Amino acid sequence: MVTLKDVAKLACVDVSTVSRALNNSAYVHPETKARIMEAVKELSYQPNVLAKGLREGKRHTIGVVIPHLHMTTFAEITQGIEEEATKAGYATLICNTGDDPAIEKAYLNRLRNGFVDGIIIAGTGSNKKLLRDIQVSGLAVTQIMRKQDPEISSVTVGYKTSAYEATKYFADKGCKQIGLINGTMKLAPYKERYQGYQKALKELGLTETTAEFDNPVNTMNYGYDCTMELLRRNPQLDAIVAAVDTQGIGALRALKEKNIKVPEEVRLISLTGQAIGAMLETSMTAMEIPAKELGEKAAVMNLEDIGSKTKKPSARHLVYSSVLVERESS
Amino acid sequence: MVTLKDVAKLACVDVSTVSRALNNSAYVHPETKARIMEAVKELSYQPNVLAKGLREGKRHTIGVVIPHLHMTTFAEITQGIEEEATKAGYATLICNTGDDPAIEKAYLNRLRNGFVDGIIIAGTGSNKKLLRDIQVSGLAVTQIMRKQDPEISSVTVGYKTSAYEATKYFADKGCKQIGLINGTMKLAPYKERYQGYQKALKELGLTETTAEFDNPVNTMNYGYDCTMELLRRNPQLDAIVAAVDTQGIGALRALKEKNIKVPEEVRLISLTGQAIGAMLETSMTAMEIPAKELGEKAAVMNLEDIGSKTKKPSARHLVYSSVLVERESS
DNA sequence: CTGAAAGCGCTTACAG
DNA sequence: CTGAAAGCGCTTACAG
Repeated sequence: MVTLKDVAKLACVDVSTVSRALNNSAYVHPETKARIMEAVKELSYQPNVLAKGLREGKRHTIGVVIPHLHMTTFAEITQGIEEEATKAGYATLICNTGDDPAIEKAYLNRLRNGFVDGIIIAGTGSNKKLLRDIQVSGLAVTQIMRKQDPEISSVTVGYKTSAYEATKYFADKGCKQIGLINGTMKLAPYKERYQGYQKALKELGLTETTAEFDNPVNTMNYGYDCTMELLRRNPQLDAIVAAVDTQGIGALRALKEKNIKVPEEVRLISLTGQAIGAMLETSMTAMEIPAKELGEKAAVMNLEDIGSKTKKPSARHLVYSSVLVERESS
Repeated sequence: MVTLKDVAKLACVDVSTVSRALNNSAYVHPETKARIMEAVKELSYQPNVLAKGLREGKRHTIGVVIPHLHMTTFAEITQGIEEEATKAGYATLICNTGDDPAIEKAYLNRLRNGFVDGIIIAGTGSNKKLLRDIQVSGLAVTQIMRKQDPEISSVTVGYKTSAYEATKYFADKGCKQIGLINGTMKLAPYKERYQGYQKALKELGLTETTAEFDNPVNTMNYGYDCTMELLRRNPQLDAIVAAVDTQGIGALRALKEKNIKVPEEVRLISLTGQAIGAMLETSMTAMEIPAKELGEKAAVMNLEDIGSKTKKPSARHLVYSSVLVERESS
């Protein structure tokens, strides 16, 4: 491995001068600098990020703690985070928790030790104290998609509004029996969606039909099972609001197996629309969210906090709104 | 930040003794050890991975270089990698290249500098020399899904066989005009699939209909566009072999828009089946691959190479076979 | 403008 | 069984 020392030797200067030249941290005589740069090129020297990190107390790495990567909006969010992080010279460390508090705890404990400078998390909500400790200890923490703790900055979507609007939208179409496929109320987004749904129903004078099982919530099978449950609870069902796209895909499958026509007999909307909605056989109406942008913004906020001097920057909360995109399913 | 020094002071021993106790690297008197452990607990000390890494010349991190995370098999593969890596105490660094050789190059250059101990890559094939250099320099390199370089270990799928079998399968069903949605031949998997398809057609005495555009290849839109192209080139088409699931989803959409019944008029199969196939409205027949397991195996191989003394371990190539799962689309 | 020294937090021969 | 010292590769006051 080529080190600063090798470069210094070849350029006949001290390592400190090489360091200064490379970091532009102080004036170095142009001729000296040129000689150093030549040596760097000749040896194809690359600074050791570890040593640099140790010395500077920085890792140039952001940890991303999410429930699940495959077939969820988190894959797209993660790409957004990675893009921004890379721009700033930061690497992205991935941690899939499967929404298991114990796994999440283990990851957080690992991350806090000099593994990363900041953490972006879509958490289970079961490690609030640990997360606050981490923030207090000086790491930048940003919540994404799930605002479980108001004391910690977040980038989320207006879930309540989106569920409210979706329900109203169906009522406008004449639906009277509107069902909701939701997730565990322990997670803020699901709770808020439920509130929006309920608020709309109340205003409309309609009664609720909901289905919600245990984790994992972000899956097609979950949507399938919940749809079957909704139909059992309310055979008159004429509309389904699904929290996420994957649930919606499962719902379409379940409805097809039951020989129920979409949208003629049952209308369907997803509250977390992504690209796939447009490409389904029955394309899916959705409240679309800019997932990648959410990731980018979260990264930017996190990087800001990493850069700031104050130990615990005041929490900022960014809420995106979703946009109705009508397709065949409604 | 709590350091070894703090623990040593509290336990009234030297830092070296604390280090030995914590790493079980030498005998430490049980009483001393107990005292140390108590101090560790009291201060909730956590070793600094950076310093440890610098000293040991290890990062305990694996870099994962893939084209795209969202809606591809790589999300699942990445989860498999992460799981195995975590078991071994390794973290996982994500790099999305978008199959752009320049971005890939930039990432590889960053990774080689002490950023990681090993790299698992689904590469573009355009940075072969760099990748070999990296391997020679002592990093463990493992190819996943795409075996672009026979000198570097790989975990892949028998793409040729899978395309061959899929084509034969359709012929057995009486299809005569079997089309292929493929990707760029620069990528090994697409090339091999084409070879398998051709071989089968030759044996069957059938003629080919293929569609293939430029990148990005792993998308639904790509499948949609290719299907339209196939239908234009061959209106008699009675079967479509799609390289990956997302292409298949796009194909189903295109066929629906053209009012072509699946499987009555055109049959469809995906060569890289994952969970979503079962949940589509017209569930998709596929040659299923154990994506997560591929990721796990690649991680295990990479970790083995990281652990081995030899600088450049001899290349091993693991080839998974895919399994036909019949569903409604065929 | 540049060198010499100290130090980031750890591990590992080397003594004893 | 344990301490003291050296060193991983870097950066940054401190002199001059």
